[in-house]
Amino acid sequence: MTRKIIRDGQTAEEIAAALRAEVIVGKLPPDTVLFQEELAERFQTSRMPIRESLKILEREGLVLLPANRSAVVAPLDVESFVEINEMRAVAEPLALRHAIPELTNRQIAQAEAIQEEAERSDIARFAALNRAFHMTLLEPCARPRLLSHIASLNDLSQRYFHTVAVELEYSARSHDEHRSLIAACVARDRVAACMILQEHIEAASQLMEDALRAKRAATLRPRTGDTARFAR
Amino acid sequence: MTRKIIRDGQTAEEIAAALRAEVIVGKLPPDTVLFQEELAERFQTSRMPIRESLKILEREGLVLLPANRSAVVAPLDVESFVEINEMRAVAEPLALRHAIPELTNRQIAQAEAIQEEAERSDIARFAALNRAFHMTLLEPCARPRLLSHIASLNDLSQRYFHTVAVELEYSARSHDEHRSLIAACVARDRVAACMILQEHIEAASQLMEDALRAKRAATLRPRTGDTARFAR
DNA sequence: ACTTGACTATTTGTATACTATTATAAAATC
DNA sequence: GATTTTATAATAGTATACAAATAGTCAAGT
Repeated sequence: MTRKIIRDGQTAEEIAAALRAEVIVGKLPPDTVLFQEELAERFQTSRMPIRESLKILEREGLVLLPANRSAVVAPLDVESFVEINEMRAVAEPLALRHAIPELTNRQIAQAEAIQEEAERSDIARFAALNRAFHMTLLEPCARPRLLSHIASLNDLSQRYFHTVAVELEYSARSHDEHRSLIAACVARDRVAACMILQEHIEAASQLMEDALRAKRAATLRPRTGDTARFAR
Repeated sequence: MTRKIIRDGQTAEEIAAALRAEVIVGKLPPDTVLFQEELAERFQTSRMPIRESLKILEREGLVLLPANRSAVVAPLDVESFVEINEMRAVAEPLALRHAIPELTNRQIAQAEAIQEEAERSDIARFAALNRAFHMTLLEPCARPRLLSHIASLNDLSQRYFHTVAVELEYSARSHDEHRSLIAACVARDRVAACMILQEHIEAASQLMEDALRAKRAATLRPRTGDTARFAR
């Protein structure tokens, strides 16, 4: 039976989504080289849709696309993490400010449900649920550009969760802050909610930043320059 | 003489830059349909680089790219303008906060020179110089993602200048605010500078918003529904 | 007369073939 | 033996050809 060309709507957007997910959860670690031909075979398509999807991911900051060279998964450096979360810390409160008056009880309940599930999940699921929690509360702001910007930043931020095990302090504190954020939303208290959200992002960012620096210090010390190379 | 294929590095990025400039200054007005083949002929290339450049512009919000249909220049609606400037009003102060300690006297002088030129320019040049002024003061913050985000927002915002003649009130006020911003930079006063910048963006936004609404009201009233169609 | 359906033309999306560029390795020269 | 040059292989970039999808038009039926 000659295989009918299925062409299952494997548009570039879908390929980008698949790759995005893998980069976010660390299945494709930083500095992984992505050959167009390799990906084309994997997704059963030609290199053209692959090129477009790589362009999309480049624009989002998930891969680097040097001219005439293979794409590589973007590195996870501390400076980027700080920058990304500084941007979240101003963008998300802006969205929340406009979202709160539009928030329905239904939507708050949904955020609460997500939060409850997050509290009984492991770190891998927690990262995704954390993102969902934030987006649920912000969506009613009805600002498509702002929302897609925030979603993009959350994707970038999420990558770092999977590199450092910070469950201990991180998630416990995060849970508390999410709960007070929900309370402020229930009360429809804009200024309180925005402040909580901003401080939540800044606090989480600080904790993660410390963990990243500690990890980098730890992986740099143990062996001296030469032998450290073999780690990779 | 058979024309040697020049292939003058007409990379997609360059085509995107050319189209971007035309969209920003209104040479390509909203709702203009962009046929890939037409553009390919104009830029003496194939449709492939064109496709990529359109993707870039779509991501920036300058064109819409509906599936299986021709690209169109993005509309200029008031809601988008408001959203874009809300985002600028939080992103630019963030950049400025980090830029101020790094600002050299040289860079401040450059911003001042740009401002002086802007004050003796017409509206068309003013828009571009306005953008340059902002970017000059923000660049030293050394945050590539944030800067490219802001640059993108400024491009989007700039489009609206060319649709409404608001020179009168707008530019006079803008000049005053730019000058006090420079003064705050000279004094290296972070909080004052950030506040001035934020209020400057918000005030400019409000003025433009009013002008846009007034214009829309004016172009909608004169004739009733049916005959108004012919205007377009 | 208006709606519905098929057919055609136009345009986007994808694949394959071809070109140019870059990196690697081998060879030659200093 | 080290360094520079050159050749070759691998990979990205581009063009052309082909397939799929959409919109517009004309005809037929109600």
